[in-house]
Amino acid sequence: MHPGASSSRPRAGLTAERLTLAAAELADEVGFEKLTIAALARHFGVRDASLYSHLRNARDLRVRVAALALTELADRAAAALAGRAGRDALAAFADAYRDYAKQHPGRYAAAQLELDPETDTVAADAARRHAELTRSILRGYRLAEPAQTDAVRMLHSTFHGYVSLERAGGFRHHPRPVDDSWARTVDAVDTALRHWPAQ
Amino acid sequence: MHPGASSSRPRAGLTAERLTLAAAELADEVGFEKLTIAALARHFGVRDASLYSHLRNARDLRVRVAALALTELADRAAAALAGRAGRDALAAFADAYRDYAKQHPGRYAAAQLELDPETDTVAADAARRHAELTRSILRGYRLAEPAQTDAVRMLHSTFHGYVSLERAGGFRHHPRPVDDSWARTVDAVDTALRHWPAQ
DNA sequence: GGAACCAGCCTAATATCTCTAGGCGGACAG
DNA sequence: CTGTCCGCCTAGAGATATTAGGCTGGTTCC
Repeated sequence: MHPGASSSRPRAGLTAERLTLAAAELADEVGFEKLTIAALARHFGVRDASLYSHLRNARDLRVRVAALALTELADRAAAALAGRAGRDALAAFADAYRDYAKQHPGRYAAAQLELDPETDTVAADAARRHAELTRSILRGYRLAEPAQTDAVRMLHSTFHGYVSLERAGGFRHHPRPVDDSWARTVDAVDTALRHWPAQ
Repeated sequence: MHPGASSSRPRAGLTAERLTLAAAELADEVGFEKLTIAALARHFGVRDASLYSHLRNARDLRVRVAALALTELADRAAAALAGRAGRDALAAFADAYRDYAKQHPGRYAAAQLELDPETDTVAADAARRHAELTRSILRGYRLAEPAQTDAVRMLHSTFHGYVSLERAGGFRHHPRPVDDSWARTVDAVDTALRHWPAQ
C-alpha cells in the first residue's frame, strides 16, 4: 500500500491512559459490548496491532475501563457524602450512583465486569473503596456487625438492581414515572435501615 | 470422520426448541457470553450454517434462551407462592428467585438481556408474567397504587441486584456468609413493605 | 412406482475481531 | 554521527457471524 505514500507518520501518541479514557467514552456512546480493540484502533486511526504495545489484550482494556468507572463512582459517592449524614447521606449517595449510571452507561456496565482480585488489583481496590463509602452511610443508622455488612449488601443490591433493571427496560411496562419509584425506593431503604430486623 | 466418506448422513434432527434447550444447558455450563452459534453447532456435530435454518441469528438464539429462562423463573415463582401469603410468600419467592439463578447461571444471565417488546414478544410476555407474580406478593401488605408499583420495582431490584452482585463476586471481600446476609435482606424488605413510607 | 418437492444439512465465501511475530524509521543519547 | 529503542506497521492465523447456493433423502401425489 501506498500508504506511506506520504512517508512521515505522525505517531498517534498512544498511551494506556489515553486509550482507557477513549475506550470509556466509546463505551458510553456505543455500549460496553461493542467496545472492541478494533473499534478503538479505528478511533485513533491506527492498526489493531498497535494497541497491543499498551494493552495486554481485550480483557485488559475492559478491566481498565472498569477501574476507571469504579474510581469515578467512588469519587462521586465521596463528594455526595461530604457533610451529610443519615437519611440525607443515603439519598445523596443513591442519586449520585444512579446519575453516574445514567450519564455513563458504558462505564457503568464495565463496573459490573467480574473482577479477579489477584490480577485486577486496581479495579478491585476501587471497588473496595466504594464499599467502604457505602458502609460509612450506615454510621448514621447505628448498626453493629454483622448487621452492618448485611445492610451494605442490601443497599448496594437495591441500588444496583434498580439501575440495572431500569436500563434493561424492565420498568417500561408501567406508566409510573421511574424517578418517582426511585424516590420511594430510597425511602423504603431508609425505613428498612431505621427498623433493621434483629436476629 | 471423514464426513462424506460414508455417504449417509443421519440428520441431526435440529429444531428451534432442541437448539434452545441445548443452548440453555451450554450457557449454564460455560457462561452465557460463551454461548455462540459455533459452539452450539459443534455440540450437535453440524456446521454453523445449518443452524440458520432454525434461528434467525445469534441474537435470536439468545433471546430464545432468555424467554425460556423467564418462563421457568415465572413457573418457579408461581409454585413458591402457591398457598402462601405475606412474609411467607415473600421469603419463598425470594429464595426461588435466588435458587434459580444459582442453579442456572447461564439462563439467569440470559434473562437480563435487553429485550425489545416489539420483536421479542415471547420473552417480554414471560417477563410481564413474572412481574405480575411479584405484584401478587404485595397483596398481603395491602399497598395501594402507586405504592404497589413502586414496591414491585424495589422488590425486583433488590433481589436481582443481590443475585447479580453475588455472582459477580461483589461480596467476596468480606467473610460474612452470603446466605445470612440474604436472609437479613429479605427481612429488611419485609420490614420496608410493612412500614411503607407514605407520600 | 416414479416424478417433483422440500426440508435439512453442507460447501464456499465474506466480514469482523483477537492476537502474535517480526520489521522499519525517526527521536534521542552519547 | 551513530546506535538503540520505542512506537507503529505489515503479515498472517484462528474464531465467530452470516449469506448464498447446492445436494439428497424422504414424503407426497398421481
